[in-house]
Amino acid sequence: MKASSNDTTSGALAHTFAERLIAWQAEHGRHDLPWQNTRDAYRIWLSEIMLQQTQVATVIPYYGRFLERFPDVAALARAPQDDVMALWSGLGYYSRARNLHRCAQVVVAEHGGRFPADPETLATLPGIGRSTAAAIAAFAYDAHAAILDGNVKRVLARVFGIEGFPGAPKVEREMWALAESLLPQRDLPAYTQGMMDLGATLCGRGKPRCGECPFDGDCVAHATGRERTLPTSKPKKTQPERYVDVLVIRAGERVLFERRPDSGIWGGLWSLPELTPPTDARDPDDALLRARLTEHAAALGAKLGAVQSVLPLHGLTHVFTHFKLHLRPWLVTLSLTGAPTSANDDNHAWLDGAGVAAAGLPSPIRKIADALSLHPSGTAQLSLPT
DNA sequence: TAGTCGTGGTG
DNA sequence: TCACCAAGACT
Repeated sequence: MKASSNDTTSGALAHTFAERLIAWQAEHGRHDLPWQNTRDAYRIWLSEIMLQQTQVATVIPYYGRFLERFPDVAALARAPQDDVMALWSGLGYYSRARNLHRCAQVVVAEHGGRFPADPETLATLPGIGRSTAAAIAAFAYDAHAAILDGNVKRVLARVFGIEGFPGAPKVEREMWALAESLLPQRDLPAYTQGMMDLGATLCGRGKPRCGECPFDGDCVAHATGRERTLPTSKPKKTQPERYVDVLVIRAGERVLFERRPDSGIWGGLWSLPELTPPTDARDPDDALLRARLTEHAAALGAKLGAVQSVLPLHGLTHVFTHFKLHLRPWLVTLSLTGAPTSANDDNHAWLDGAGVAAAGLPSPIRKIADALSLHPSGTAQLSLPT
């Protein structure tokens, strides 16, 4: 499959592509990231999962904390899911953490604690797709397998002048075929790292530094002035907005948290109780809304006391990839009739400041919790404006 | 196949 | 301020 309108140029370039990329990587690529300079498939796997749709600078501190707590696949496999989720808290895409945990258990139970060496078997494991499997196999075992992540798609689209949104199945198939045709026979780790490095540094989304690029003279995008328009961007749609009322039910120094179901947004994380079904009322003084809030809070806090007051707190908006979420928190104060307790069922927990710090919370919920200034002991203060 | 799933950086 | 998107996988 020819990618360029100029077959002669494309063919000559394809012939030397890998060799030039490997030479460039040795001289100008990255060699000191925390997950480099190891052949330990566990460490490589962990980094590849964390790096899915996540930038290097974001991953680095999480990676260090994770390895310290779970130094090998057996330690991860026997850990409680809550511990894994807590260490992943803030990193996003939480199904990655659940799949990571499951994958560790499968590797221990069905592969003797050792990650398989061939990409086809790796890709059957939870959370490992075709590209991640190739990366693990190449870095840990020198496998002859192609990756196709955002970096590679950008480099291929520009260098070979490939038109069309790379997320479209037709374009993606074309890119997989091209990526595999370009593979060298040796130096797979350096080649694979080179594709990532080139896409992440010189050939970044914003301002590509074409003057320093090893393919400067052959790049279709550069030759035709299309560095800025390739790869073709995703067709855009108007994103829906959702409004959610959440309850900050407070008993002394503790606040009630609720575990979210495994599937759906923030799956498996601890969050604040939501008013369900969502209301259409936008007016904080809406009588029916107030009544529903009070009723919901009373049911959840019944063992501790009666609802004393319900006050609106400062709302916040969180933007996801596919919708915009408006969070409206309500502070519910209980007049204590029962003894203060941390007694939990599986899906509810009364947490103080220390409990909140240790729990796996989504970022916007953590913002709300932090603004409450809860303390393990002593006087609780409210700093979140109304 | 098209939606779903987080958070933070960047121009 | 806002659109765009990053070492993608799953359903």
